[in-house]
Amino acid sequence: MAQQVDDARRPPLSRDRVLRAAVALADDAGIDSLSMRKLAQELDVVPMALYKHVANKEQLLDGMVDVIAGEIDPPAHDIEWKSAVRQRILSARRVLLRHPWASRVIESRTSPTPAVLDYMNSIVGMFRTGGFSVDLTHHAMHALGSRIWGFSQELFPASPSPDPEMQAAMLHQLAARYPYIAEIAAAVAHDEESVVGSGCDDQFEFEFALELLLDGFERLRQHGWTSTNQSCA
Amino acid sequence: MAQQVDDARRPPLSRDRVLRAAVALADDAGIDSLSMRKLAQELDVVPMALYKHVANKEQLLDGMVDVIAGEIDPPAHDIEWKSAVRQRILSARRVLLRHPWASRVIESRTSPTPAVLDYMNSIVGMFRTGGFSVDLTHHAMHALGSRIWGFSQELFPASPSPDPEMQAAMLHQLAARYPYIAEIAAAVAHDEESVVGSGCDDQFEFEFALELLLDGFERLRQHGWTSTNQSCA
DNA sequence: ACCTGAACACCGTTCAAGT
DNA sequence: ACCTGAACACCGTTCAAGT
Repeated sequence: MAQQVDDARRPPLSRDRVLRAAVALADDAGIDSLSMRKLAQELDVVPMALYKHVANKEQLLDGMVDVIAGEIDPPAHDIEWKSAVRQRILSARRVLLRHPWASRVIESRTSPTPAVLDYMNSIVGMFRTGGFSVDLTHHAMHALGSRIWGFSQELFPASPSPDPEMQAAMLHQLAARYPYIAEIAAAVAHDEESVVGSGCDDQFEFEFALELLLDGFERLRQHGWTSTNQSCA
Repeated sequence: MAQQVDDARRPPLSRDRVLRAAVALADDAGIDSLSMRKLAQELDVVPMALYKHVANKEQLLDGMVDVIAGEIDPPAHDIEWKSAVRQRILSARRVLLRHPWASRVIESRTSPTPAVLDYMNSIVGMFRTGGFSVDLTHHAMHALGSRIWGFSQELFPASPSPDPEMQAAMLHQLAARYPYIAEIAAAVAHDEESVVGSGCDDQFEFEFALELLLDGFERLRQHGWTSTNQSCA
């Protein structure tokens, strides 16, 4: 009966409302806090009510990825393939930076949803109209992998550097066992003194690898590369 | 008292035995079936007994990655950097194919463990002794990303193709909305008719991208590339 | 001092009972 | 026919009671 009062003043539940609430919850509280029960609570609804609009949690996550994919800028026309691909992927990256949980969820999907296919189809199209063979396009897409979505697997993200003293001490200890890693860590630490603000580096690394791959694709295209002259067994 | 009889005929629990049992359980039953409770049961022990050797589940997973990292072939000496890196990474890939759960677990780690650092240190060392600057080595490692561990993010793994009829029907439906994707799917389906067995393709894609990146690194090294001439803000 | 059973605070999802 | 509360079968981990 109190339920009826609530019903009156809240919009009826719909798949779209469920998905948007899920995205908002993941944005605010993190993906680990996204449970069917908490989402239901957020929507002022009994948990089982969600199952009317979403078959199970997996399908909820599928839907969330679809929402995210819809936020990527539409493809640009009348520019050469490399700019078009780069622009689109960097747009995807901006979307993912707004939704930090999305990369992990995308990774865990097992089958693509419509908006995902739309996005991938448009990128494949850019290669094809740019003069790439079906074959080379196929391998290029695989080589890009998750980079298509604007993220690369950042393994063991840079430790949040504590005070400089601590940092120097750790570096010294590191150098004893892992001299080569320490060498890089030292160079990075030095760079950070001159460059203000973080987050810039990740972007640089992303674009570095992206450009390396795009340049590689272009070179193969120019040389008329095909996979048929490669052995496979 | 029955407990004492068990104690007599089973080796005492140790961190190493816990980790090996966890790896075996993940290999056999999948990572989703690996719970502290099931692992304890497998070891014929009460769940809380595990917490003597491992602080929590995260540390258990860290330890499992360490075990895996130890299975990678030791680095080769006296060969040029590219062969050395390629050989080591392809060895890591063979390890990961033996432990299909490992890539997902590696991705989820937030801080590296000793065996992980050893492995990364040795690869960094290969670049450095191969004539790469600290700077370029750093960016190359980032560009490789999870490829260092022998896997690439395979988004939406190839659907297990049902009977050929079904396949043709799906392809036709796909072509209507996603023509470019359908074009690739058709080419791949055609290839699979001639090439027997699957799994070969994934290996090909992996090596294709790896070689593209290694070639790209070499080119930058030869041209004396540095990041200082790049803008970053 | 050590070990461990019961308990806590959660999950996703099923299902039967209520309207 | 629809909706939903209680229940089921799990989690990882805490903690106090027992030896």
